[in-house]
Amino acid sequence: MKATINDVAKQAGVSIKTVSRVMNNESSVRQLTREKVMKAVNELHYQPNLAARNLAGSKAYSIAFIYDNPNAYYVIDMQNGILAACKQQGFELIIHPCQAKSEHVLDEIADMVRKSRVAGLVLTPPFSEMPEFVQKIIDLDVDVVRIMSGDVAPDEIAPCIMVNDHAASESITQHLIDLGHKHIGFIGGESAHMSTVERLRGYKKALTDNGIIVDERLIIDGEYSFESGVHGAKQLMSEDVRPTAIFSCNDEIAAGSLFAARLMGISIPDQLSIAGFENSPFSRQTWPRLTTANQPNQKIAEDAANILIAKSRKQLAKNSVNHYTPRLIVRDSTGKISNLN
Amino acid sequence: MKATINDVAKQAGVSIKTVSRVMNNESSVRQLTREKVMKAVNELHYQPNLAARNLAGSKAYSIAFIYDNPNAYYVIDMQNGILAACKQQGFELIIHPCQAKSEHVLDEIADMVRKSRVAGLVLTPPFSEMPEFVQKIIDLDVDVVRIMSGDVAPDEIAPCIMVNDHAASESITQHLIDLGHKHIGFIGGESAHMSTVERLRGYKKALTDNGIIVDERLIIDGEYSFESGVHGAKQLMSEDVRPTAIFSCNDEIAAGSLFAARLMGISIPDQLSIAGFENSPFSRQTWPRLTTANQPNQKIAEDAANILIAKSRKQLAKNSVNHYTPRLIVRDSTGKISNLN
DNA sequence: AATGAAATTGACAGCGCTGTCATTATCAAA
DNA sequence: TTTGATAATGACAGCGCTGTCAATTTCATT
Repeated sequence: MKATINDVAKQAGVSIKTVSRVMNNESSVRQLTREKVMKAVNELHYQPNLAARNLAGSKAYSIAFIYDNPNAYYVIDMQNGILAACKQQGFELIIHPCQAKSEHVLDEIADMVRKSRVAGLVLTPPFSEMPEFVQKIIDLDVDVVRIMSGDVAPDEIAPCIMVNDHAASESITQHLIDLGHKHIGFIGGESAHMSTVERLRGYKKALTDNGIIVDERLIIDGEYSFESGVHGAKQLMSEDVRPTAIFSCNDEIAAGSLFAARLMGISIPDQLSIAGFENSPFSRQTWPRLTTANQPNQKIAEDAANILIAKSRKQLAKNSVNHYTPRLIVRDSTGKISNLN
Repeated sequence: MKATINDVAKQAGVSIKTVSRVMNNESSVRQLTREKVMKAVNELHYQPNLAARNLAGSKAYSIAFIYDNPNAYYVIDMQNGILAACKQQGFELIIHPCQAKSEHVLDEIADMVRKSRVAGLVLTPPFSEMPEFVQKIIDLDVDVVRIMSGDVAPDEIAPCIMVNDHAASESITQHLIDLGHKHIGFIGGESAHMSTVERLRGYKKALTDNGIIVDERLIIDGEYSFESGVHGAKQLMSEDVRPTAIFSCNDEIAAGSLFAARLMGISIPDQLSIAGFENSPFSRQTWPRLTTANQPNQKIAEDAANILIAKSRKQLAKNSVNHYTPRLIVRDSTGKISNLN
């Protein structure tokens, strides 16, 4: 049924080794031979067997995606990005959701690596931001790419993709300030995530640069969830100094803030501006639509996978560092400060 | 570095075949021997290599998930369900998003099956509902489970998981009727999806059973998207006979309907009741929260994977058929008909 | 204690491919 | 035309496991 390398070799009148060379795009195969082989490959619908390649070769053909993230849009975007890179290169994707808090995470990952040879792991926050954890993974003798928040890579132990949340957050806050807001609330995600720290930093920077004093009462610790947005907004709106704008650390929190505002009969954006972060599909599905910052997760993930693939082919000299800065997208949930307040 | 079956055999003082037997839970291994082997396995952190198993054995250890669905929540739920089954049984998940409309789908799937030995495919709509397509896949000599809409399996060519959209839709519509609504709009998803057809059927059944005449002007063709909900609701609310309630074919459409209602200054549920379908996370994240029907996607997917696993172990006599009926969840987007209308 | 059937174990080939190394073909330069 | 270097190809082992089948052990019966 399924054609093997032997069938192709026979049909093309060459040795299996030559077929192998063609399939792996190795040089030193004469053009004529290559064509003969490709003809047979096409006729037989030959597709090299991954298991056999994995077993026989020293190269790997899979990439693992490690995450602990309840955000479906994020996960799907990342998957699709990795998949795009994989498809081009004949790689396979192994998805590995896990609990950052579990004590077994490392064991689980180690088991996975023992079970399937893997070209490398795509590490997302919070894993990517735990230096000792990353080091332990590397000690497992696997390659790794870290996707993390920040403008400068923290160390050289692995290639990084840095997302400049600081700058993006600054531009969101600046946008709010430009609209006339002076009392701007901030609802954070998990403080263990660097993205929260960085976004808070950008928020403070913008305020300070504009001569606005940071009011700690307007800064709420939260987590990256809808519910957290609901609570955060309720809390902020019951402060003595009510903010006229809220910067929510991601779109889900923002949606929650929106929800809470509705409950309290506050109209958006007339009485309160709300901004999110991430540009996930549902920032377009709230009413009003959310002002946010676009984080190109799919591109980032594709990048990450390509780095791993290049590395496994020894085409990567040193640990590269790529940079992304989310861009402000103004929609309807933010507006000029009105005299209703 | 990584322990192989040889290392374990040596350490346990048995042959590799015996180790293999233990790892595969075969009978006819003495208890004492089994313990010796397991001791070595644990000491060496031995994990059988998947590639080698795939290559050597006649069994497969992967399940492929085939889908064409923009709904991130749906996909994640399904993945997690399959993954749960896989984890228990040492299987691996291969995700395969693809375009139902593309002419290459079948080739792509065929290539995937040639490349990785697979225990079977989990087919979701629309693939699962295309009989000729399913047959072609089966002709590829792969096992298949179909997850589809309906109360009776259409044929015997493969095991099915039937989701009774008809009954669920009927109970949603009945709920609306019980609240006093007589003009109930319906916004469908893609009409190529059986779920749309079945939900429409349930809707009509409930109306008819309650002596309400079906008004075709209140039935809008759409697709499973937020935008479609926006358009559909706008259209419905500009009819001569304005509906007092809208049954949207899924939560995204419902969210869109909600959005459109806001734009038009219609308050929910006072002036208009809106119901969704699926109970995706964001039915809880709109304002007001959506009345919907809970579709247990994760359970369904786990089921599907387990069927495939059982089948690949010849533990399944005939093609099984499982049934699920989504259950009504009443939240805040539906209410008694008011005299505002 | 001898017997035979059943339970338990092991030797060995081979899954489909790649890596290594040896062999052969090719071609410019002498 | 011969030579030598280089390009192109092939033979063969072996990756880590399972399937087959044969060898050995066990144990209830005689």
